[in-house]
Amino acid sequence: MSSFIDELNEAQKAPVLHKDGPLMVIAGAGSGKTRVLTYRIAHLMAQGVDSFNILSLTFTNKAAREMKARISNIVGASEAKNLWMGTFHSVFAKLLRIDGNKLGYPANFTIYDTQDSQRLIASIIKEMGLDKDIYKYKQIQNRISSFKNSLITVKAYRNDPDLVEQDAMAKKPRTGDIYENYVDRCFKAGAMDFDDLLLRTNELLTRYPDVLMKYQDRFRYILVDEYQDTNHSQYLIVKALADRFQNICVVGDDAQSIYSFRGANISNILNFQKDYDNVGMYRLEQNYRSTRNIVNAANSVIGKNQNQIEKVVWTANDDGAVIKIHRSPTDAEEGRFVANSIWEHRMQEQMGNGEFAVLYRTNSQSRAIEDALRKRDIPYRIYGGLSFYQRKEIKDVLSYLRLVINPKDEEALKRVINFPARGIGGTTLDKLVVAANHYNRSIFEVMENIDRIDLKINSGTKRKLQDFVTMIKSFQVMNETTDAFALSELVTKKTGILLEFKKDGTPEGIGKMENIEELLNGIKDFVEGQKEIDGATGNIAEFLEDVALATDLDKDTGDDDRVALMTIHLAKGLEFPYVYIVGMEEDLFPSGMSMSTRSELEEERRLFYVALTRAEKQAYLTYTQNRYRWGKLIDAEPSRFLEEIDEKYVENLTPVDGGYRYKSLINPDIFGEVDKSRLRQDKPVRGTPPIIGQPNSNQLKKLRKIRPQLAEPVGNTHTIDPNLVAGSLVNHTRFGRGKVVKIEGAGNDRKAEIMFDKGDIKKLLLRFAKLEVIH
DNA sequence: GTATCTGACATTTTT
DNA sequence: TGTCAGATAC
Repeated sequence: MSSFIDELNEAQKAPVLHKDGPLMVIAGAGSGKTRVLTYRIAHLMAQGVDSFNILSLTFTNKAAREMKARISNIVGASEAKNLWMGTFHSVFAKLLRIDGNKLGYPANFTIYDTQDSQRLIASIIKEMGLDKDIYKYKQIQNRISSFKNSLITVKAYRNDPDLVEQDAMAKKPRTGDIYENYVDRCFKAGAMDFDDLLLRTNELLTRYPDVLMKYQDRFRYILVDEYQDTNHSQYLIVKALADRFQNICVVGDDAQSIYSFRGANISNILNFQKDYDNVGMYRLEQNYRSTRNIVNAANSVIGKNQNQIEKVVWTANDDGAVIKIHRSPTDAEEGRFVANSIWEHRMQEQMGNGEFAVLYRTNSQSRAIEDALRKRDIPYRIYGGLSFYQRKEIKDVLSYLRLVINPKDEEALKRVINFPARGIGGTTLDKLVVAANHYNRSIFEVMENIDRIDLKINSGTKRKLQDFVTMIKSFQVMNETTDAFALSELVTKKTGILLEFKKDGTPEGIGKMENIEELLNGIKDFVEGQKEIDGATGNIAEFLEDVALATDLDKDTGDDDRVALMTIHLAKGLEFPYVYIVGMEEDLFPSGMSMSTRSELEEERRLFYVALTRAEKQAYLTYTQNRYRWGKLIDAEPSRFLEEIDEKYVENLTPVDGGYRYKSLINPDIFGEVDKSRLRQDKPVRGTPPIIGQPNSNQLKKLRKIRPQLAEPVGNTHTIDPNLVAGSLVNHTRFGRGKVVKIEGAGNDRKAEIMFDKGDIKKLLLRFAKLEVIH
């Protein structure tokens, strides 16, 4: 029974065995916190706690599924059946489907994604006759979202002179009105946005003490993962639910707090001890994931932050390889370096594609990497970005399905009422929206009663509207008796969507048709999967909920062996033997949007810390001299973070004298693959790539200022001293004196492994290394 | 009401 | 560079 406990080290055991009362686990990167959470739940159950009384909030639904599977293995599937596990959003969406009716929401409420919210806000701004150049819908959506995450309702907003003043100063005095309209319209559409799932839960628990009691009594043990990334709304929910029994276990790492932009409040974790009495404090500091070089390098970086809980992450693992830094002329070449390097590791070490990850700061960087991997025939998978479910054709199909479940869903209706074209244009829709607002009803209800309202719509159009209503209603009838797959198949045929793309005939049209087929396949898989879950029916409502809240990571458990491409944010909690962190450049990482204050910069640094600590065996950091951004080739400067790593733990594959700051004067592309056609040009022409390997005019200017003697380009290579052999004593301009351990490679690839007197062992390419043999 | 064109905007990260 | 909403023409 207790055998699984023995798999833990002493530090891990303590929080697992801590039974009642509040506890906090500060868990350094790679210290096995998922294990602790999993075993703690298993242990609670082994001690007789009913799984029905345990709530576990995780960062992704995938993590929840995996933990549940592990727990099932330990204590038995039937025992673990009643565990409530998932992300905040999915758990409380489920709760709101049960009790949201008290707030006036139907059980089948729609979940609006960000795009739906933005579209609705855009149309509200238009309806209100406001200037769209001042009231930018994305900005407004962002602001409303942050209000909601701080539990600032419309009323609270209006009562807060500071907030009102802020918007007035920003020349957006009508922000409050937009907010009010937005909330109103969502409610009328029977829809909640992502933030509502938390806000309404708070509202429910505050306004209905009996509901609060019910869930307090049910969730006697609460566990929260990634507590450092909870926002105020989430914090209050947890606090309310845990208030009665105080059996709350939070796990987190302040050094990995990277979501402040969506309201995450690092003080939640810093203040936990103030919020509860007799808090059990535990620290997990031993890293099991990464080599010592990686752990130490990451420590040296995070040490630059001022705000942090004191802890020492250490490892008993081997030193491993040093972190490698590589510079490329452009982002395309950066991609090529990554692809080549993956290819080489794969060959030399018999690694699978799944052991590699490429991490970047912004989604737009994935393109160059993709291109390079594709050329090398390396299979990859992109996570995040424009997800499958956000593609136009997919959202259109989903919108029909959403309408079947909730015909009041305004955004879904607006998307598909005239797609495929059926003669219901903008003018008609405008009239319907006006009428809906006037009668305080949904658009669909107005359409149902179109005969009884005088809207100055001609009879032909009325007929079309009624046909549409009839069609949706027929789907609803079907839905009573069929599963999600059968219904979806019917919908794609009857609405003419499939036909629309088929007759289109263009490659894009065919692609879209294939995507819809993929969606149908996905739905089929989903239905099969649901059949194995107790109480699930596999109907379309379940599918839509799954889709609305699924992370990209949640989808199909990476069955095949592919290189993973994702943002660093998405990579949190994951690990890979080989990690490439690309785009290590100022303005990109750290992001140009987050360099103005120290706290912003510290968050970027934590992000870098997260990125580095994903690597188990080897990390590569790459940067470029020029990068395509906004369709233009721009100068790039190496990221300050490169210099923040203690140089003991790095090796520069493309060394430059004097650090990373100054651009190379020699051809940096030691891995070959130079685009020769570009080398021919004499000087950079506007709009064309600069000469590879030589500083462009801006860089030259900079160099002249700083180091005049380097202003003129020098030759690519220099002759290698024939006396340089294994055993020679050498002097290096930067690293000082050392002894050659061995020589390897031939020609341009000839390298020397040198043990320097300072204690470092470095491998240097002889054609670049400025070495002097000491006789 | 529909099809095509044009100019603005975008790239910080996500449930 | 690519997408999208709004304007214009049919």
